Amino acid sequence: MSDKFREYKQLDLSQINKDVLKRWEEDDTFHKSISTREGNPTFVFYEGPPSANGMPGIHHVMARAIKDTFCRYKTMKGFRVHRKAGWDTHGLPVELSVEKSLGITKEDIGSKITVEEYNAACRREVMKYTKEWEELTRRMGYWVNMDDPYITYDNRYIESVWWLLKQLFDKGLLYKGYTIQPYSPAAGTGLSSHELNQPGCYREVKDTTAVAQFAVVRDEKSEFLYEGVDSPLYFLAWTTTPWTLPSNTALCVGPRITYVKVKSFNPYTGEPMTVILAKDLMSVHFNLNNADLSLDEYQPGDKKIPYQVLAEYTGEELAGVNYEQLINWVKPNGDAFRVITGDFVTTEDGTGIVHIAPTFGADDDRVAKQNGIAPLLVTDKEGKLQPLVDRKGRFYRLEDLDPAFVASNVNTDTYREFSGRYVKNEYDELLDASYSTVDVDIAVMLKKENKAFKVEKHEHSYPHCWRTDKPVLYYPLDSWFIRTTAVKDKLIALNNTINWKPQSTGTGRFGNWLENLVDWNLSRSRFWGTPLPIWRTEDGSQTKCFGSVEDLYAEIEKAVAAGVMSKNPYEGFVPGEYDKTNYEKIDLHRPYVDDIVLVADNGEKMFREPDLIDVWFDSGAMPYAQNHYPFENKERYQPAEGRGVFPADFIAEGVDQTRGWFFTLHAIATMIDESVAFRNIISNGLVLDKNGNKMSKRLGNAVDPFETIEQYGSDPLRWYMLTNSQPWDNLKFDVAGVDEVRRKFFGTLYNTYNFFALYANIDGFRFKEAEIPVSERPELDRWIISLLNSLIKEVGESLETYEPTRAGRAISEFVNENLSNWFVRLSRKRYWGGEYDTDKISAYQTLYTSLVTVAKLSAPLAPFYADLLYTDLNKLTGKEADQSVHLAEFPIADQSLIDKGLEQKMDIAQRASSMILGLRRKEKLKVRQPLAKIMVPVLNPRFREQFEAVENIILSEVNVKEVEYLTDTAGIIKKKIKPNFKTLGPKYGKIMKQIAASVSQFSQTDISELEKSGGYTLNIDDQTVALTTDDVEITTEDIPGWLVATEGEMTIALDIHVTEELKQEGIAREFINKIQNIRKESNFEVTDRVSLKIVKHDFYNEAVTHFRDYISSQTLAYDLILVDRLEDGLGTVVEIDQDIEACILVEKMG
RNA sequence: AGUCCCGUAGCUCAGCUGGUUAGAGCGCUACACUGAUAAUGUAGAGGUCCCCAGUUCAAAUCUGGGCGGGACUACCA
Repeated sequence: MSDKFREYKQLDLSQINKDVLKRWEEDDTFHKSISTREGNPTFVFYEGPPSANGMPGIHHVMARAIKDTFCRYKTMKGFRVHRKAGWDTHGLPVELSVEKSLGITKEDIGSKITVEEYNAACRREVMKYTKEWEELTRRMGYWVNMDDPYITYDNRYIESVWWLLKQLFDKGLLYKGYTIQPYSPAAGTGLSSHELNQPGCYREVKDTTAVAQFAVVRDEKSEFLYEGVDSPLYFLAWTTTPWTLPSNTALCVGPRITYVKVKSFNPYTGEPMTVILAKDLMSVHFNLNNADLSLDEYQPGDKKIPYQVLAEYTGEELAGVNYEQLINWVKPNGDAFRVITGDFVTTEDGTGIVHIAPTFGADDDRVAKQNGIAPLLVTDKEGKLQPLVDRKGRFYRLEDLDPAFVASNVNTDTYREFSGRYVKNEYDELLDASYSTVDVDIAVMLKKENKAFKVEKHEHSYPHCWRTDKPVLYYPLDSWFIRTTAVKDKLIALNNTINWKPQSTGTGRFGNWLENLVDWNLSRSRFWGTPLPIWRTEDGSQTKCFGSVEDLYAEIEKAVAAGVMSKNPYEGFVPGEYDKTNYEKIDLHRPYVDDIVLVADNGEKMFREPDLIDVWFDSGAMPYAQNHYPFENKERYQPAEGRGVFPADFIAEGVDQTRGWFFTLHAIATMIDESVAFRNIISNGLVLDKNGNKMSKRLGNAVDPFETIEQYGSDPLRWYMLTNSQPWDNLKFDVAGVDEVRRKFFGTLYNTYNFFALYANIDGFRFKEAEIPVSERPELDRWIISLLNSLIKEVGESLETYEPTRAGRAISEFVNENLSNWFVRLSRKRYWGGEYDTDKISAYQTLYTSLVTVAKLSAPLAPFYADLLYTDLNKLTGKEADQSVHLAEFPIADQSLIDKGLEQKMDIAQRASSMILGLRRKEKLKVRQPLAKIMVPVLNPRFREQFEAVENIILSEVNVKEVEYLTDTAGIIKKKIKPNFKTLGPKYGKIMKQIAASVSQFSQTDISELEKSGGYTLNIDDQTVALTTDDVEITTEDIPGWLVATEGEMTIALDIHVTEELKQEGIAREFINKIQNIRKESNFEVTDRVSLKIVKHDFYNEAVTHFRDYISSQTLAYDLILVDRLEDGLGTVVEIDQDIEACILVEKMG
């Protein structure tokens, strides 16, 4: 082993990435970071499973950088961190990519290819990019346990999911209902939204539309509407599908929309009437030119129809009013014919009042359910509830309905005429386009009954079935649901206990989603996914749900015994044995489960409900299913406090998961355990390209994470992502930013380390000396140690509250501004030359401690370089017990070392120095030229005290000999006064402006009077204003006759007169500088000793002679001679002053 | 369409509970420094704090309404 700190020629973070990775793998550091925490409290992290059927992108680095940062931090805080990797393997994207690669469509499944072959293809497809994912995980330094990842298609995983479904089933939370889905009566099948988005599906068609009149029921709820009304009162609602009007059960208004009540006449019958519609749509339904016509002079049949606006109402006010059923064919069971409110209502077209037929519109269905409005259903011969239109697209034939239902609910007189008619003529092969449609006939009927306000043809776009070319209906189709609405309050209450980052996603996006919760539609009519473990008899009277393979197995055996099945397809499986091999003997996917026919208690056959479940249930089940709970690992769910794996302490994913994984985790945990699934959550924003556009492969603006890591290493990438903007804001990703981080932060940190290594190696510093008590160290050391402890505190608090951006920025500022730019710069002389004394040792110890602490603080964010820095430092000193920074303990701030007063003083020093350097540059006075003095006005003793404490630092930094403090008494200070708005504002309010004006008029005498007496009285608008010294800020801005700089409250003047003595010293320093440069250009070692020969010149002879010892000591010269001339070709010519050149020969000793 | 996020210098972002010269880094221009050197410092130019209204003595900050960008969820009379 080398006995020196490693010195680097250049910083190659990409290579460091590789070297450190190799070391981690050789040392098995990741597993050690867990095993060394054995027995400690756990910190549970849930990995949202990615789908490996796509390549990972740069945004995955973002989410994973966040995850990794907190898992590493918690490890350093001593927790045993659980983080099991997983794969999401089911779902539509997988199916689509299989269909693409096999060149088939959904229709071909079961004909061209068997379900079995198809699912086998899915199984292969889904793990296609596993290698790439693992490689990214490795190279970006994401530590997650990949030894035994959970895989959602695994039979054991599915079994846990089944178990969860069974719990819900037993609690009555799983039920069969319907959702409104696009349905093609011609094809007899539902269409997915994907199918509906095929090109050409939406076509412009001309349909008969109607504005119908819904008569208000006059009762106490509607009485307020009747003020000034002397004719029948109606709500107007428009529809493009009059065939849905018989199924109307509600009217929907926008709560904030303004509605008007208008007195007029029905254009078809001429009957007087009063109607309600949205104010914004008045002009569509009434000719504004007719506004002045007299209502009294109207005769039925007149072309011009007069009208009169009687009143205005908001939608909110109309809610709750009842109306009469428009078409009385069928009576609904339940609450109906009421005005409700919905946010989706607009005033773009129609009347601003939406006709609601819950059985034929998705919005309708949802808003009806939320308001407790019943759908209009009929009972068929089998006793099943059905919409008024059957699956062929016809109004139900009377003979197909349950006679008892017909007797009680159906008005056969009016319905008979329409019974059995297709709602779209296209569905009836026998009809041509000329035949009148149901829409027209209903419209005509309404006109006759004085219920139609307007009937007209209207062109709009309407979806069509891609296979039959015929129009699609929105139609209720069977679906299994989870009754999440039943636990809504619990979901909300538990959500309020979760720490969301940012909070707004939790209260806003997620909170609002919970407030408007509808039941979770679990069904998917697909092939590759977790099958519903539910078997039913054909009539639906008997249902069985299975929560384990064991139960299903037993039931199969029963069926075999009953002769329903010939043999058990899961033969060979041993119920109750949970090892992998046993579970590999079976397959719980389709088509295998579909072949299982069971026998009900009454002897009837039971068939599996053909649906799969929503893949989001798969991933939301991972807290349980990742460990095959409750079949295995049961004890880890009922552990001593803080030792289990549920719930998670922390999760992090993109904000797009709010209604996805975040919800399903939360919902399942709430329903199963009445617990949150996660306690803290970061939902990060998107990664956009540098122009703020979404990244996509198609546009070619996607950034390849592998290339970026290869070029820069993952540390700068991670650091950039975490610190450039808050993770929950969108990140405009620009590689130039990554490069900047590399240069600014890692470059500076690396330089600081290299500086340390260079001198520590020269002086043989190994941190073998006893640590010098901080109180005995020089002020500069105590200052950086104070800041360091403040930093530890801030970084610790930031990470504790899940604020990685704050943490990273604080570290970066400390390293750049304080450690490198101030501490090291001012300390350079202490390391360079001189004795190996206490001051020097203190300088080394302080810098060493700062660096090793920075390594620990940065380790969660920048795991590679931090570990290299840590090990490089520790290798020689052995000060740290752990072989990797990731095994080390996170630093704890020592409050007693934080000295705010000292931090303030140093802040004065920094500001003063930069002001003086600014003045020098204005006067073109090189820093090498010493100057005599600065003058500082002091207005209070405290400031003087602070300034004096750092006086020497300032003087040496700016190369000035002394400070002169100017007090008031000298009479040469000019003061400025400014009111303190913060104290005066609340006291005097309105006259504040006038106070400010008077104060700014103060003369020097006024100011000193105020200062002397501590108060001053003003009279403004007869009001007495008593100013105290706290109410004003007094500063100086000018010292007449001097070169002055002012910043905030500090003013400094610089004496720019250069005496002969100062001039000579300046020349000496100029020589030192030039000689050092020559040494460096000659590639001498820092420690080489030299001899110097300088060719005489009258300009500097005296200065060189006078400062010979000084020059020699600084340049390590044992000899300095002024010579008349040097041999030709020897020596270097440098410029010492304007037009003054010197020839210098620097020779290395023997 | 709804919900949520964002809008401050050419670019990326700070600016907490309102307080009077709105900051930093990058970039640009000029200059300086120099045994940390593919580093560093100083200065300069660069702002209708998206717009409008309100509250207030005082608004980048609080309220309301727009506009623009983005995400999710919906697809509708």
